Amino acid sequence: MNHACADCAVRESALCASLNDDELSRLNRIGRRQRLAKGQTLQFAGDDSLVFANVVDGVLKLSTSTADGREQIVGLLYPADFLGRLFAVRVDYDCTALTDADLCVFPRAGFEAALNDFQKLERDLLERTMAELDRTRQWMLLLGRKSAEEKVASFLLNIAERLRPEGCTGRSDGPQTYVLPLTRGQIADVLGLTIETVSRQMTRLKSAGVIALPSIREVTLLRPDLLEAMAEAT
Amino acid sequence: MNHACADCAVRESALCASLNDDELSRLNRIGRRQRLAKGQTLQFAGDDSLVFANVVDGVLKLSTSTADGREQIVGLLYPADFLGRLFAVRVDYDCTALTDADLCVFPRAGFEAALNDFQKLERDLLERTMAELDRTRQWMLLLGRKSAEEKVASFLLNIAERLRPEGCTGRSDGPQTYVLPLTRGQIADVLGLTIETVSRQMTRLKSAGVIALPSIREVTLLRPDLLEAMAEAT
DNA sequence: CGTTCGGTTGAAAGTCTTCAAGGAGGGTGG
DNA sequence: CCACCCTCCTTGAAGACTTTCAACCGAACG
Repeated sequence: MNHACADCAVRESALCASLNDDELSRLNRIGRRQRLAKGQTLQFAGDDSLVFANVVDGVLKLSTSTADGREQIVGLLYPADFLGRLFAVRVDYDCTALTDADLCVFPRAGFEAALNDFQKLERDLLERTMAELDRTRQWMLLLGRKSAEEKVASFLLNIAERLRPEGCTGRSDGPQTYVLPLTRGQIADVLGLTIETVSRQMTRLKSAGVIALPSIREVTLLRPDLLEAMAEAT
Repeated sequence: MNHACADCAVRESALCASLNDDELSRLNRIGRRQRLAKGQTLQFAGDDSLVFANVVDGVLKLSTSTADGREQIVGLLYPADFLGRLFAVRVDYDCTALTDADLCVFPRAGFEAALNDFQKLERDLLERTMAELDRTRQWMLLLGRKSAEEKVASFLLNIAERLRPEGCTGRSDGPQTYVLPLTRGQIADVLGLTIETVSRQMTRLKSAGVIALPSIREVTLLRPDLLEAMAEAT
């Protein structure tokens, strides 16, 4: 089922932003909206690579795991992000919705054809992939070299940045409150920690007055300056 | 100074493999060979993004570090790999030669022009970038979830894979010996460990008869099967 | 021949994990 | 409508693994 791109929430920011209206209408003919429920898995590691999509709304995770079940989240997809593994027969990681989500999905053949026809599309995809590679490498510094405190502080700042401005409440000159799309366990899987360590660090930050936790899924950044200092990034 | 692509060691495997002879000769006009000495840094994090190159010979590292000096290696570049950050004004990480290295360097303007003119080049670059993203994400599982033993075992298998078949000696049906392009400290920076832990794990593997260490820079995989089991990957 | 750099090894310390128990919130069914 | 259950979160105590600190070794190099 098609959908009017004109009132798409990510018309200006997703991959399709590189296309003009004519080109877009052709792409639109092959795209279809898909709604995912929270927790639903779109693809499993080892599946044939058939899914190519823009995230319209919601947050998804990309994850891999060891044979004995340890999991690592290796990517988070927010609205306007692109999902799909070209040039590979199979995908290497699971993709699961962390919240209810809307996707604009393209079949592989059609997407590849569009990529061939619209050089701007390919250029934009290359640009996004390189940006994602940069983000991923920055994340490696966190995984390999940061302490639990630094990891949690970094994570909170990072998620705030990605969720802003829609995903938060509070006056722009005051503390902002965010609804976390991840459980403590999922945060642990992002940071390479255990759920208990994440919980303890959050409690410490709260006790220190750096953050507030209005509810289990919400976090208020009371002192982002202190958080920055604790994150100790580059 | 130009160079004959015809006898380039990576003519068939680097980015330029996507070009025919005519196209290649045009690219060749703007490329120039650069030799790097071991330890030499090609670019620092924060530099303007001006370097675009194919690795012809040698091994380079990409690394970032925290303000207080902890370092994490976030990428290793082997012959035929591409180096360069398009679509960004500055680069986010250092690039340093781990061994003496040969590069085929292109100026930014010329490389971008070639990218515009030769769609195959852009396609190949997209393909390589996506493959690199996959490798990087797999590496995140190691950093976030694996034990020191698993990390070292994984690293040895990984480097053997990348160095084969040129970088090793030994009969193809027997144990193969590799010259490590990294010091213990650099291996530690790849794996998110300390130099002491790497050293201890290597000693343990040697004691267990899984590897041999003919010299400080060489490693022989006596029991790759055991190494695989210890790496415990996906 | 001394210095330096990289590597190894030991002992102590620290951080994070593991194991365990309890609590809060939300949905379901009696 | 309330009890129950399930999931997710928190907290404590003990333990394990990796790091830190320190000393020593060996090869390369001036």
